[in-house]
Amino acid sequence: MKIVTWNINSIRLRIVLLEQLLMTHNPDIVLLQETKVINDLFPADALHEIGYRHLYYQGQKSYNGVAIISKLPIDASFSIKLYNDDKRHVAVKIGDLEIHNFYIPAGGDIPDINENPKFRHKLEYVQLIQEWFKANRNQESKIILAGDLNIAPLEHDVWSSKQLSKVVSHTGVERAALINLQNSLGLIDSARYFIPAHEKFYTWWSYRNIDWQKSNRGRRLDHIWVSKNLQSRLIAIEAVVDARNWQLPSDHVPYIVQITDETISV
DNA sequence: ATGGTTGGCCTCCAA
Repeated sequence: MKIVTWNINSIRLRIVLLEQLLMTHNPDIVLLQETKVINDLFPADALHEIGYRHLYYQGQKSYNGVAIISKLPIDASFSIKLYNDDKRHVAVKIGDLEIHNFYIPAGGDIPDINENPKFRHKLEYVQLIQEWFKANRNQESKIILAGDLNIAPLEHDVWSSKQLSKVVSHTGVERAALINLQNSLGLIDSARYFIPAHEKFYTWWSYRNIDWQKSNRGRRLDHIWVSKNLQSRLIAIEAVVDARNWQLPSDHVPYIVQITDETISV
């Protein structure tokens, strides 16, 4: 079973790229962020036509918006409201899995909660995620927590940890908050389960580079975490880096994790 | 140290 997360940065503008991703990689479940469209205008028909019949999405005008697109039946769905009314979370139950799709606030430019309310929002949002899981889920839950978490937690999740130490997405307080969230909920970082900590690994390259490939100033902002009881089911991961070269690309690339189906797990 | 680009929309905000 393949699960992919992708910050698509407007689903209406990039519906053809989404179809291309689905055709070429054939994921079972797709988690999208920044759909930037209200539910009434979500391109559900186009997805139905290519075999993704089970959809759950929460959108808003212009900003945010998250969606889950599935070939497999969705048994239940819900959205958690944290901090404000932004559409930043959807979750579904599919088979024995509970899959959470988050779009954590980017946090603005100034890494100071007193000067920058967006940075405060970001850090509080991470804290509220932690509190929700602590209150509502336990070690037996089979959880996948994924999405655009907007934080690159480890040294080699960015092109230069030193040069980005005061840049929002890689500040010490954000890195600590994200690592604490992951550890306190007992979740495995699928990417670093397969890729050693000393190897660079990115899922995002800014639009503000003339040649993203040449400068290669990437960050790993997109994550798929799985609960410990799913660790033995991890098969492989992949960042679809060539998506950054597609026509009219998102600044994020799709990140895929492959796990065994429950029926063939040991 | 600075500025660079993109998407959605109401002339600028968020990323």
